[in-house]
Amino acid sequence: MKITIKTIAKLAGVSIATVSKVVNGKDQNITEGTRNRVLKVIKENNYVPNRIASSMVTKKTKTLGLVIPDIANPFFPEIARGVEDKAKDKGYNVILCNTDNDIEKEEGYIEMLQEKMVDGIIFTSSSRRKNVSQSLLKLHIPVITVDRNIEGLKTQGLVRVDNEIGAYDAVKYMIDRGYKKILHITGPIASRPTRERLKGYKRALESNNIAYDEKLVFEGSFSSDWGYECIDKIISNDIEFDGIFCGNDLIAMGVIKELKNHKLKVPDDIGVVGFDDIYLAVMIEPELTTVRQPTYEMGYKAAELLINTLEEKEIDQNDYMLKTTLIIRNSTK
Amino acid sequence: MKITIKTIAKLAGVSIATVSKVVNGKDQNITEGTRNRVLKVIKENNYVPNRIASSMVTKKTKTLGLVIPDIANPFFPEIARGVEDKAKDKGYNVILCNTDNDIEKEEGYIEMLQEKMVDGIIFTSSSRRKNVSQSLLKLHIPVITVDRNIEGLKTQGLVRVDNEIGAYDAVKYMIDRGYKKILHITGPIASRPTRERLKGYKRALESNNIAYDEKLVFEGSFSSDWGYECIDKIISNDIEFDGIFCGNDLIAMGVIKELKNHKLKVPDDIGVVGFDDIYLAVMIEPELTTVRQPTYEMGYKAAELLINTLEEKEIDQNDYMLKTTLIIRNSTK
DNA sequence: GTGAAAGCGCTAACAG
DNA sequence: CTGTTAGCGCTTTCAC
Repeated sequence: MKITIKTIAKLAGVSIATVSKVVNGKDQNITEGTRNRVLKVIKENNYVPNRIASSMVTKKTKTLGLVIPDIANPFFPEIARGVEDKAKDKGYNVILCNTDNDIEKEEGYIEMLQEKMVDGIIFTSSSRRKNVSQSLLKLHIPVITVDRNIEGLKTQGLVRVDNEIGAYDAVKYMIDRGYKKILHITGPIASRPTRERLKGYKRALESNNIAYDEKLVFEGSFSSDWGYECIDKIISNDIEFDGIFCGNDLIAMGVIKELKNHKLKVPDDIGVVGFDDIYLAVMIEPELTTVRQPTYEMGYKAAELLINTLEEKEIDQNDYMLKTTLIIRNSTK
Repeated sequence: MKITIKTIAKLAGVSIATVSKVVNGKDQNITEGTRNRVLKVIKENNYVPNRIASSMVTKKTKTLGLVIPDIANPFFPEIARGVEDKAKDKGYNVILCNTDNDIEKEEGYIEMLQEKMVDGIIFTSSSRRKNVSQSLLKLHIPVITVDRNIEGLKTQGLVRVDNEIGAYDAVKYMIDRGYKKILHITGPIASRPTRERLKGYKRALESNNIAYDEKLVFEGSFSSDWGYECIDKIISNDIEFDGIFCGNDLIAMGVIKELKNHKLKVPDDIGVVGFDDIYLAVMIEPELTTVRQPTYEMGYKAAELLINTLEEKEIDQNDYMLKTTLIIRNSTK
C-alpha cells in the first residue's frame, strides 16, 4: 500500500497538517517531541512526499525548462551544466529540450513545458527564428534567454556575450600579427551572434584602414563540414588570403584540417582564429587561437536570474553582457 | 483569472467531464458538434491543461529522470540526446541530473526524482559506486541502467556495449599491424567498463601468445590529463613500447599530444587506439583509430525499453549488449 | 501547539 | 451521448 501523509499522520498519532509542517520545516510551533515522533515514523516507513500534490496547491513545481538547439553540439553541454548546477543548488530540477533549431519543435516544447507547469524557462532560441510566435507571446511563464534574444519578446532577462567586441578583438589581433587579407567564414546569418561577429570583423578592418569586402565573407553553418567545404570553394576560386576568422571553433577545425590537406601551413601561411573555445580547441594541432565564451557562467547566471525572479528577490540587473576573452594559442603566429 | 477546465466547461456549456474527454482524445462518444464547440472555446481562451492535476489522478507524470555523471563529458551528450529523442517521440519529458560520480549527489537526485514522481529513471551510475545503497534498493520506480549496471540492483533493463570484445578487437588489430609491445592506459578500475576492456586486452594478448604483463597497464581516469601525465611517467621510467591501447578517446588524445611533445611519431613509432569514437576523434591529427560505441543508440534504446516497460508493452528482451565497431583511421599504421 | 476542513484541477467510474 | 461525483495527496487558513 502506498504511503502518504495520511499513513504517517495515523502512525504518529497526529494530524496530516502536523506532518506537513514538519516535512516542510515549518515546525517552529511544533514541540520537539512531536517532531521527532513524526520524523521517526517517516524514516521507518520510507515516506516520500508527493511533490506533485504539493505543486497542486502551491502552484510551484520547482522545475525549470531548458530549451536549446542540441545538447550534442559542444557549445551547449557547458551551458546546460551551468543551469543544472545552479538549479540543483536552489532545489530545482531541469527538463531538457532539444529543438534542432526547428521552430515547430520549439513550439511543441513550449506547450509541453506549460502543461507541466514549469516555474520558468531558459531559452536559446532557434537560429532560424525570425520573430516571436503567438505561442511565445501567450506564454505567461518567466523566460530568460541565453546567447540570443528573441526579437519582439519581452523576457525576464537575457544573458549573452559581447560578440561584436569578441570578434573585433580577434580580428584586430590578427591584423596586429601581420595578417593582411583576412576572410570571415560565418555561421548562419539569421543567427544574431553571427551578425554581431560580422559587425566586429568589419569594424576591426575599418578601424585599421582595411576596406571591408563582402566577397571575403562566406556564410554557412556552425559546423566543421562547412569549414571543409568553404576552404575547398575558396581555394578552387583562387581567392587570395592569409588569415581566416571563423564564426565558431567547429568551423575553424574544419578549416584547419582542410587547409592542411591543401598543404597550407597554419599559422605560417594562414592564420586561423575561432570563436567559443570549446574544450577540444586545445586538442587539435595547432592549438586553436580563439575567443572564449564563458558558457558555463552563462548557464549558471541564467538560472540564477530566473530563480531570483521566481523567488522575487531584488533584481538589480536582468541583462547580462558577459565578456569574451581572446585566447592566444598556436593557430596564429 | 486562471483558465481551467471549469472555465472551458462553462463557456462551452458542457460539463468538465466532456471537456476532459475531448482534451484527451477520448471523444469517441462525443458528437462532432460538441467537440468542435469545446475545441473552439479552448482555442479562444488559450486553455492549457494542467498536467500536474492529471498526474495526481492518473499517477503518471510522463516524465523520465536521466542520471549521468556529467553532461559536459563528451561521452554523455549523445546518450542524452538519444534518450530525449525517444522520450519526446512518446510524449515524455526528461529531467537531467549530473552526479559528478558523487554518490551523495546520486542519492540526492534519486530522492528528488521520486518526490517529483517521475515514471522511470535512466541511470548511468557513478564509476565510484561499489554497491547498491539503501535508497536504491527502496526505489520502486522502474530503472534502466546504461553503460554499466549496478551490482546487486535488480533493474528493469540494461543497455550496454560489449567492452571486452571491443577491446579485444582493438588490441588484436594492433598486434596484426605489427605492434609488439602494447601498453594499456585505463580509466578508473572501479568502473566496470574499464575492467571489461582490460579483460579484452589481456585476452587479445594471450590468444596471440604474448605474455600479459601487469606492469604495462596503467590505471588512471577517463581524461586527457591522465593521458599526458601517464606518457610522461612512462617515458621517464624508460618503459619500452610501440603501441598504446587507451581506455577512452580522451586519454588517447592526451597521449597523442604528449607523444608528439616527446617527438615520437604516431603511428610510425607508436600506434594509438582509443575507445568511444567521440566526434572529435576525427578532428585531431592523426585521426584516431578507435572503438566506436553507439552512444546515441544506447540512449535511444534505453528510453525505448523504459517506456515500453511503463506502458506494459511486450518486452522480448531487457538486456541489450550493443556492438562496438573498430574504426580504423590514422593513429595506427 | 495541533487539528479540521476546504480546495488545488483534473480523471474515471457510473448513472441517466 | 453527457453529466455527477468522488477522490488523487497535499497546503493552508482558522479554530480550538
